[in-house]
Amino acid sequence: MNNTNLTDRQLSILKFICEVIDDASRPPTIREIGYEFSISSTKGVADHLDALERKGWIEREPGQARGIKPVREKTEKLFGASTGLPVVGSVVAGGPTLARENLEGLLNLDDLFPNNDDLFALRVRGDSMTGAGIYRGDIVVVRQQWQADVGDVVVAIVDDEKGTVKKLSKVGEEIHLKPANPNYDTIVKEPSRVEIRGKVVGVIRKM
Amino acid sequence: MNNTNLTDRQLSILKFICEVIDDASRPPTIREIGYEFSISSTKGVADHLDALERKGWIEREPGQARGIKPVREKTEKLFGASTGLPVVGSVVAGGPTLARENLEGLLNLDDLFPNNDDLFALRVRGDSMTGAGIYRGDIVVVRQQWQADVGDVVVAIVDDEKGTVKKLSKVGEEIHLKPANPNYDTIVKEPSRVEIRGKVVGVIRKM
DNA sequence: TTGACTACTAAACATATGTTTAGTAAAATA
DNA sequence: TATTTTACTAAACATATGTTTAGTAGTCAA
Repeated sequence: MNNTNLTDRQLSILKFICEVIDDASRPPTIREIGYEFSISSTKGVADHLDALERKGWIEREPGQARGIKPVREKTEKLFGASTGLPVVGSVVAGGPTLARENLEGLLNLDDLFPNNDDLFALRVRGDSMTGAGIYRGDIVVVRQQWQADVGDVVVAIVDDEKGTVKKLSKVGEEIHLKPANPNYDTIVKEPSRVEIRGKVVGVIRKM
Repeated sequence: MNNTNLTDRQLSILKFICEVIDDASRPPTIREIGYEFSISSTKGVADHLDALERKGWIEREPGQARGIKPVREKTEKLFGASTGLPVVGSVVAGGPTLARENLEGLLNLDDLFPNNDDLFALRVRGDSMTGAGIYRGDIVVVRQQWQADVGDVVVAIVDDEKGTVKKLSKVGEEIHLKPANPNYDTIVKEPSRVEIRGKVVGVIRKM
């Protein structure tokens, strides 16, 4: 079966609706659904929509053209989000492959790094932070801020040069920007010559 | 000014259309736009849509209800994608903050890890791979596969236990699953007792 | 076996929505 | 200065689209 409280026909129609939205950025009309499934009467389709609504899979705007809105939290678990990776709790033996049903959720950047317009991403150029798990070519996710605490990994500009990613530390009045790689030296500057631009809150690496 | 070839009024309307789509998963009608901007005649709105279409910011389905489709590649650069982080080329001195205009692009998982239904994500439990930049709590992005090459970081199941993330290597007939942390021992097994489940193709860390 | 649910047809209806025609006025452009 | 573009009003029109009414037939649980 299909593991939901929907009939196979209802499930197909729900899937079609979601696909059209992904594809055309707008829901299909009742007649478009009818054409797709060879249902000649609009009432036939409307009955399915009534069922989908009653069972909580879609919402509708009465009287509005294309007034069908799938309930995303539910449909994304079923068909996969247009964006996002399925997160599995653990990989266990025996089971064949990924079953969409027993997932922990869907991974997408919005959930992981909620963007209040103060986040940006930056590709790391050097390898001065390998000891902290940040490698050349990694993308760091940075929250824009102009102060940071000792111990934070920050994006800072030293002497009006390009930005660099280092660990922040202070000794007396001096700012120390510490690499996490013994082959690099700590940058020691007066506060006036260091401009903090943000704090690293995440790392993304493609291998 | 607004840096595009659009008038301020046209830009406002385009933005409204994009917001409605993000919000309601369907575009507004001409009259809904008119109501929002206090334009009493549908022709007034239609003129704006004509301009937006002529200038390449939207596409339309003639005669179709809510037949407005913004050209995503362009509008996302202007307003930001509903999902995605702005990627800056480099952080330079002087410039105040993030300017949406001079961005390298928008980061989202779909672009970074194109999902052909064979990817999944898994949270790393131990710290046996810290030497390879994979820490406890990191999320690894895994491509589902049942073979892997020597040197790949793989997700494997040993003796029907839970999955583990290790580096694959072979010595004669034996499979070696190597940690990247000197405190852990290499797992040595016959091929029949090791089940490879996927190859790690990415790492995501939230700090 | 009765009633509820599924899954439709056919036809008429109501209205939501795009289109067209006929203008006006100001601003931008050639 | 003439012409185009922007930015609308007002009204009529055409049709795309949701809704309702009246039925049919099969399946499934009480």
